Amino acid sequence: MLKREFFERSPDIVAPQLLGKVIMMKSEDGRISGKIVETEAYFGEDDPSSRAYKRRNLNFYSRMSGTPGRLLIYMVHNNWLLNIVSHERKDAGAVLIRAVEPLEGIEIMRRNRGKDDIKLLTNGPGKFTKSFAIDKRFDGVDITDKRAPILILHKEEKVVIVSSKRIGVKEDLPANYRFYIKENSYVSKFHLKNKCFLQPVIKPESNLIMNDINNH
DNA sequence: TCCCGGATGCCCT
DNA sequence: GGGCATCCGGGAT
Repeated sequence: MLKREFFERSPDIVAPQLLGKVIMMKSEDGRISGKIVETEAYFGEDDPSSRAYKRRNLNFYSRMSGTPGRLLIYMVHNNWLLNIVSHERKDAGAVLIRAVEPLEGIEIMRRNRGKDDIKLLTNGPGKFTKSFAIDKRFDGVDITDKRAPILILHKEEKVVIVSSKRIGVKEDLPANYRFYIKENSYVSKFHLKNKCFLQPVIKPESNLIMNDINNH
């Protein structure tokens, strides 16, 4: 699992660092997990696409400026979106998990989603939460606490990362804040529409990783 | 009450 | 790959 310090960095640093790691959920039905293949970074009061923009939405601003490593879950178009609060202890920020590649509990995901095609289980931010049965109940969960029902596990795997503009954002910042694993077939379909550029391979930072007590 | 949305699904090319 | 109806929670009024 990841230490709090991992999330005490700017969301545009955290977002690509999460790629290749495994999000794991302990549910009543069994264990569900997937490799994170697509993320987006959102900032606080200076990011026009953020719900914390100009602190207009004080509820969101306070949640996004709260303890890094907590989940921030909210609904858009009847889909629950899962974010992890990430910032350098100033302003606010969060990383949205947009897509994962199914690993464990694929039958549970199929049941939760009501779809059979494995490619369509988790290739979008709302599809992923539906497959994992993640909703508002998990808002505020601290995923740096080993007892949490949702954890992110380290995986020793190098990935080639590509970035693009964020999806569905009307007024975006000049830089790219969407990150995904190159040529991964579980990345959401929007990748075709967006300009991309290659980034160097990112090596996992072993000093930020704690041993997982569940031996994973 | 009203209204919107960081998306999805389905239908069409 | 594009267009459009649609899902409903929660902030705004």
